[in-house]
Amino acid sequence: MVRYPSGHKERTREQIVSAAARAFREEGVAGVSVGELMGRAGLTHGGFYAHFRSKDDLVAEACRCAFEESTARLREAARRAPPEERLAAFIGAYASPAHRDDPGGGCLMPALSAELSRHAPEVRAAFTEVFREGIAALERQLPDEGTDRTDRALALMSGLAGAVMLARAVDDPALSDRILQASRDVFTAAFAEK
Amino acid sequence: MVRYPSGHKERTREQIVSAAARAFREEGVAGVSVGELMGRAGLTHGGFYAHFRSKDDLVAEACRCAFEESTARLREAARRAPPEERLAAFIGAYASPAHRDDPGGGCLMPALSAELSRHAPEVRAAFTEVFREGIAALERQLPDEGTDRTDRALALMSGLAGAVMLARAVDDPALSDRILQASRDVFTAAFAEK
DNA sequence: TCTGATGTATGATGGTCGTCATATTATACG
DNA sequence: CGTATAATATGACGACCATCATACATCAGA
Repeated sequence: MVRYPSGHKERTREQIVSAAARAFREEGVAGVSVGELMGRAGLTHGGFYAHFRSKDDLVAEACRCAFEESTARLREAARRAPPEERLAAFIGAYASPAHRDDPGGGCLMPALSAELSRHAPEVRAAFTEVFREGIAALERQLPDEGTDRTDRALALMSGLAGAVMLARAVDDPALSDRILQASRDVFTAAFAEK
Repeated sequence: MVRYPSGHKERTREQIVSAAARAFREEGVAGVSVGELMGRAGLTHGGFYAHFRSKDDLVAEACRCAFEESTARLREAARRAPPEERLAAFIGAYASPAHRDDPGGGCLMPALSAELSRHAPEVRAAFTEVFREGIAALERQLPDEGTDRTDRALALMSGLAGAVMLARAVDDPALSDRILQASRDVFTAAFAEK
């Protein structure tokens, strides 16, 4: 029955999703066409609809993929630090020039969430899903304290995503660096030193 | 020399900019065509290039307009509070459901900065200009304290912009409200109570 | 009222987009 | 080696886009 090596199509699909996850974060969803996407995956535009029902269908899938990829990277950075300093290491890696300069491999929130808020329900549902997952993971790193941990995770995530987004938007490298440095300092002091 | 009532063209131009400032924040720059923009201002698409050199030219202008409009609104909210509570009032108005639900009349940072980071230098320069202005205004509201005031303003701005952006992106109204509430609480405690 | 300049509309151009119907290749089995 | 089928490519459709050349309408001054 299986004329092609089993999983050929599945692997191709994953390549498209992976290419899309990077391209969307780099150029925005509206900034990348289906044809360009298929080209990045080494294919032509026509076969796209054998893999996805629509572009939005791919966007939802790419959200999940982008989250997994970037989370793995940030988790790795945190793991290299001793347990007491893991949260500070995460903050340092997130609000870093390296993260700012690599939107294609970074967190999807500063890159795409503004655009995703105007997308189809299906896409927003996928984003919400990975957002919850990210908050839950961040929560586990926060120290026990008086105020609610979920609340602190939500505020910290907002601060970090905003910092990277604004650091990417401004034109002046010195100002951009300062946004990141100020956010690292202030949020580390506020959330990681208790 | 002046055959039309003086300032006719100028007033039309301002109407286009004002309509664009709102439309861009609502639908994204890529989400609104020149034709639709002119329609919103009560004109047809053709005359556009008598007013602007390009769409990007309008985007830069719309950034400035959006900043002025939204700043005036937020400043008004802060002014209604006694001097000691003005910063808390600003934070409360910024990270509010009302602001989240009115992107067209709100701050351009959560709505557009991610997209603007991928735009022409001219546009990013305009954004950087108004960003600096906003930081300077916020700085003046911050209490004197040990750590640098500019740093605190940059971090607070990041946190607020990120909170509104994420609150707009998630699908679940309860989660969205909680992002805002958590950010209000945490950032007010961290920045306004010293 | 006529005129000439000024502001706006009409219409077209070349390009790109998402989507789909159909043709073509590449593979595994008989 | 031939054949049926799975995976991809070709090509086209209608819609929309930014931009521009040109035609029209409007109004101040004579």
